Amino acid sequence: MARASTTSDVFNAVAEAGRREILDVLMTGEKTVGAIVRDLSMSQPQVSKHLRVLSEVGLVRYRADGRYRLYRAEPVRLRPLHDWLAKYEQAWNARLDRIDDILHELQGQGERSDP
Amino acid sequence: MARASTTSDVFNAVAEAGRREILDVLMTGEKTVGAIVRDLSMSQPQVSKHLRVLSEVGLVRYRADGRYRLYRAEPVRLRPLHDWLAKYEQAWNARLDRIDDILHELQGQGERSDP
DNA sequence: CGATCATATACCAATATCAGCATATGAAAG
DNA sequence: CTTTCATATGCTGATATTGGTATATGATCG
Repeated sequence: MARASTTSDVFNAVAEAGRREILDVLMTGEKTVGAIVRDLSMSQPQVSKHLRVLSEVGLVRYRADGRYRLYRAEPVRLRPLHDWLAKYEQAWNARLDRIDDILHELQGQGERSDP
Repeated sequence: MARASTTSDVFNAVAEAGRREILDVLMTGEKTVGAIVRDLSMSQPQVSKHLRVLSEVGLVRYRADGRYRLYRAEPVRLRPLHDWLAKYEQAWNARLDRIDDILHELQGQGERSDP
């Protein structure tokens, strides 16, 4: 037997650098397939195929707009990865770092509003 | 070309369920190869090969003890994954969830949640 | 309708991966 | 030194994956 199918497995879907790049690009908002092709340096079929894989594990969705397809990332679907990772974060230095992060976030919230 | 080599890439190393299970087992402490074989239901060569992959990306280390090899996890090497993921956590509901987590950790240290 | 643009899919060749089995290495015990 | 235990490695067959090229689908425009 070979490796478990990339489909239906977020871990495998994200294991490919190209697909991670696509997700990164989509974090700036909805993008056309052509826009992704231009942003990264990948062929159009390549991008379409990667989008298919990402779509099958729910990491991206699209809405049709005329002959365009606007893809967007669905970051919440990364949760399985996050959850698995959480066990290990705790093992290295999770507690201190997270409290530190939260403190920054809490006290940074009030400063946000004034320009 | 096929997929980028599993070696030298933490994302790919962790994409395999079997290797994740091995890491999970190793989180309980140092383990012998044979102990891992017994804990999971994998053949000894399989375990050895997975350990090799994990070792090549630094996710495990071992020390020799007689004819045994005691492997241990090196969770800090998961950091690239964590860092990449951090961008997305922020995008979904990081703020609320993490504050919630911290609150539970801070005030509920001896308690448990009632269903 | 026919032409054109945006995207998806089919097919291909090269290669990597996985699991299983057999075997090699290496240490320790008799 | 020979056997035995623990682990690693080599080889193989089946399959999956990737990127490329060509083509199909589908919508818009003239």
